[in-house]
Amino acid sequence: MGVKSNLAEEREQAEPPLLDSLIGYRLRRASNRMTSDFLVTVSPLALRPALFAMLEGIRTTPGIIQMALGTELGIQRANLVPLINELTGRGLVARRAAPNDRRALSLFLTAKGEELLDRAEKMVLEHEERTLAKLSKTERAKLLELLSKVATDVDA
Amino acid sequence: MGVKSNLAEEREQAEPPLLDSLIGYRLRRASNRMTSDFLVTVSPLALRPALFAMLEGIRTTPGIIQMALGTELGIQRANLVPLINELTGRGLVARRAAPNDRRALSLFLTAKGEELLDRAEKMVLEHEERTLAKLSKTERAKLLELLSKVATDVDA
DNA sequence: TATTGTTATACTCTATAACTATA
DNA sequence: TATAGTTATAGAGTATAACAATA
Repeated sequence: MGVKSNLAEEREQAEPPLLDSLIGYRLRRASNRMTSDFLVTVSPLALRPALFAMLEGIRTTPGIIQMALGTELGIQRANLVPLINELTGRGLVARRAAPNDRRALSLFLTAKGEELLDRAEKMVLEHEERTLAKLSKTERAKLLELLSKVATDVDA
Repeated sequence: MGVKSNLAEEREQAEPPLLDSLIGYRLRRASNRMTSDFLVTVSPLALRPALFAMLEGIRTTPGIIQMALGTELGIQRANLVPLINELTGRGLVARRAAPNDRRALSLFLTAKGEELLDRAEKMVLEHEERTLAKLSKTERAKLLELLSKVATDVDA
């Protein structure tokens, strides 16, 4: 209970900004920064993050139906439609009727889509390398692991 | 070079999805999930992430001018204007002419703004607790540390 | 009844250019 | 000439409701 100097009082009053301790906030800032760099990096191919993710999802599971792709990527099926239209319109993706369910549409990469995605992947890996230069391999693995624990319910 | 079983071949072909190893992608998914939960949690106060961050920024530095607040939060000054209008229109923030620069406007929380922010902070902390339940204290601290290394240039 | 794809619509945040008034 | 605030506008992603065709 001693007398305090002005400096000590100031130090007591100035609590550390709450924002800096909020993971949600820091997550948003980091994500925005990477998205911004992604857009610039991949702009020569006219691919945005959502389009790139969709191409990757189709490559991983050729013939996947729209509904399943949406679930996999966390994109509502209503929002998926115009994106797929964009990809088919550019000749990167083909829609075919699903064999067992006449409601569903299967998605495939065209040869052109495969080629573009190959080029995109190289750009994206460079983009990650550049934006994550401050992180070691171990730190990157740790970050991926921690991020996967954030998205709890559907993701895993 | 031995003969391979079909299973082994399949295992070789099925590479792990590239998306799962991309920090940018995982960051976006995790951020979206937390933003979504934030919106639901704080909706009783009609605060969105950007508005909450601005109130926090003003609380941390009372009298901060708009330009500085934008830089601090990574929000372009053009986008800041309608957000501040919203806050002043609701009586949460007051704009006053800055003493030394007649171009600049200083920002302060009103009593109503202080009260609302107090309530918002409690909600946000509960929101973080709920969405990050899978992470230990140590893991949360590590995640914050790693995230701060992603936003390189301006942030630090 | 439930599900798949679709359309329409609104909201949140971000980005750029150009203008004004001050500095 | 540079900066602070402002206006206008566009883009990217997300959310909800409702409908037709099919299961």
